Amino acid sequence: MDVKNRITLAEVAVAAGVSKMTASRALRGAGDVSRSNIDKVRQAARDMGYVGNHLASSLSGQRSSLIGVVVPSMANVVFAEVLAGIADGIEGSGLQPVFGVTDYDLEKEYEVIRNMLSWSPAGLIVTGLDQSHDARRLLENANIPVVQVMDMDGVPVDACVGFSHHAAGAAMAEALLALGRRKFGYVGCGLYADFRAKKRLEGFSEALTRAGLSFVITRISEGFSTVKGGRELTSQIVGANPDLDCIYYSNDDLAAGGAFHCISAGLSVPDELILTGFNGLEFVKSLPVSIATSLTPRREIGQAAARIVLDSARGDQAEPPARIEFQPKIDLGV
Amino acid sequence: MDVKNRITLAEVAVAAGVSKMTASRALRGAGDVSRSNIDKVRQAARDMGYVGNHLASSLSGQRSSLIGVVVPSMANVVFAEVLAGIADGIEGSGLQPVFGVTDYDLEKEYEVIRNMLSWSPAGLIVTGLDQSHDARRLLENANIPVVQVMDMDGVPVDACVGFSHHAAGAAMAEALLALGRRKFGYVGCGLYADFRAKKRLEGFSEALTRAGLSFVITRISEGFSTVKGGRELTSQIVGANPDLDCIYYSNDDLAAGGAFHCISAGLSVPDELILTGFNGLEFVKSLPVSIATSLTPRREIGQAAARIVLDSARGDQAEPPARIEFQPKIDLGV
DNA sequence: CTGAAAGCGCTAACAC
DNA sequence: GTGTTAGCGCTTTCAG
Repeated sequence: MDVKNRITLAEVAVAAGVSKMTASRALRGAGDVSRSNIDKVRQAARDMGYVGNHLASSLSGQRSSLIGVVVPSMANVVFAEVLAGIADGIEGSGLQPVFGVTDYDLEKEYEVIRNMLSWSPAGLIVTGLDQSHDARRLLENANIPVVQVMDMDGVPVDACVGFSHHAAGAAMAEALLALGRRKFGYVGCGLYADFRAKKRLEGFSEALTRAGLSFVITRISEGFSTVKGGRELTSQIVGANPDLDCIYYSNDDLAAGGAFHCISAGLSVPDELILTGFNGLEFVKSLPVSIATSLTPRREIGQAAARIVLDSARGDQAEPPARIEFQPKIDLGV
Repeated sequence: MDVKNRITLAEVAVAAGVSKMTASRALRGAGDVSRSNIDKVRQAARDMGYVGNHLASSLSGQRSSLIGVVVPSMANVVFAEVLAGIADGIEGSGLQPVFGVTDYDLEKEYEVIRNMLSWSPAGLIVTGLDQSHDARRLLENANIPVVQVMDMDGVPVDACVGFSHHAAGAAMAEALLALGRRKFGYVGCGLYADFRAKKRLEGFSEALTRAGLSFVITRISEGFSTVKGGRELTSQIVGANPDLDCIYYSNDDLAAGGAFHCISAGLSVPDELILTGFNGLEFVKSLPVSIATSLTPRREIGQAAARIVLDSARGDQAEPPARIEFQPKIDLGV
């Protein structure tokens, strides 16, 4: 069953005593084929272990059943969960997801998108709204459904599924202000490339400004977001600013690191110090101290995006681009 | 730049004033083409925004530059990291990863593999050694490099990259016995489908037997492995068996849940009770109490697997199947 | 070094 | 209902 010398449709057709076309139709359930021929063909295919060749059918049919997915990182559960949602969403549709990782690099992102396009995918799901100019042009001209996910702050190329990071940051700030917190610290990382974390920070920061406040200290590390990094940075800023009463982290991993520091250092969380992450990862609810977070529906976003691709692949007429906005739920952890 | 009416090689060739063939060779850097023609073609391609059609080239060239990856779950960082490693490993090779999720379901796995095969991928990377009989036959007859990853306990179809879960379980048991622990509990989940967790448990259990011991209690939950589940199960078994001095968990997530329970319950870890996970996820080193774990090189395994596929795609002669065994490092967390 | 012919395996479009 | 004829866009031959 090599790429070469593997069973082809023609062979199945011969075995079933029909033409290639009838075999093709029988196998796909397309057009009208007599009951008896359908059975004969299917039986022959099964007996011979026929596998079919998506390459050929896609090329011939002018559309492939590949769906391209572009994410910044695979090592981050958040995007893995989006992929999981996409896998859910296309289940049973016959679509296959191809993925590309950009490492938060706009050049790489361009290349990845270009590469995906060369497979004539049925659709593309891309993380975020902030691509390079060239990449965006690629998407605009692709003439296939493009769904940008995980962000709503900006202008999508086509469809869009996600939530506003800016609003999420602001909402969290307001919730914390309402709890009476006044001395805020910020711990983040890699903002140079993570546009969404940057938007959250801006939203949060602006809300503070509106309340006549600002961050007492902000500490942004290079490199990836890790629990370890969160722990270290927290130790540093708490050491330097013992009067902080709230820390906003760019995500839950960092915040968990903060929680671990506080537990070890004997700081009372959330009484003295509220720790605030982002995403609502699974482990958050089980931490020994409660931290605040914004619950984001990663899996649902993946599912919705996949469904949009499926729908527009079916429907021939161009509907207005879908726009599905989720509302992250604030969980103060109390 | 639709699937239809998008620039084709023929058009680029015309624009460059050469034949399709010369254009093809120039673009791929294959065969000998004059310097001037190379430049002309490349320039034309760039100007026209030529993207190429992998479907056509793969079909024609009898080999695609797709690489299939089959994982049990995307929601588990472990497999996401394997994917990340694969993405690393194929970087710059022009290969594109297609993934399929099996949800630990053998039927689904069969379907996913079948589906992948229909893309004539350059190779297949499959999680684990324990496929269904039919799936295994599919792999054996595929005549492409097949790399099974994350397990070495069993007979691979072809190449194999991973480590022995059985040995890892046994090694951990011995290390814990050497620390003087005698009353062991086990907390796991979903063993019905997670062959690798089962192998670890067996290895651990046999080592206990050799020492004349056995688990005081084992508690296996249905469903997925979560921090929350680990916390609850730990609470239960510690409540029922206050004299336990060590708990073996099927992975770090559950163990972290156990750690959180102990912190909240005021149990001294690791003095009174050693908690032992598996994988060495990033957060483990930052927990407020130290837990033991086995460090597994997920990313490296993905990279190695990708490289094997790349190598056998290049080399025409069939080398003996690669077999790369890693040795999980025990980290007692002290 | 370059090009023309002949497919890769399948399906759309049209016959019958 | 079924078969025939043409390709899909590229690369592999093989001839210059």
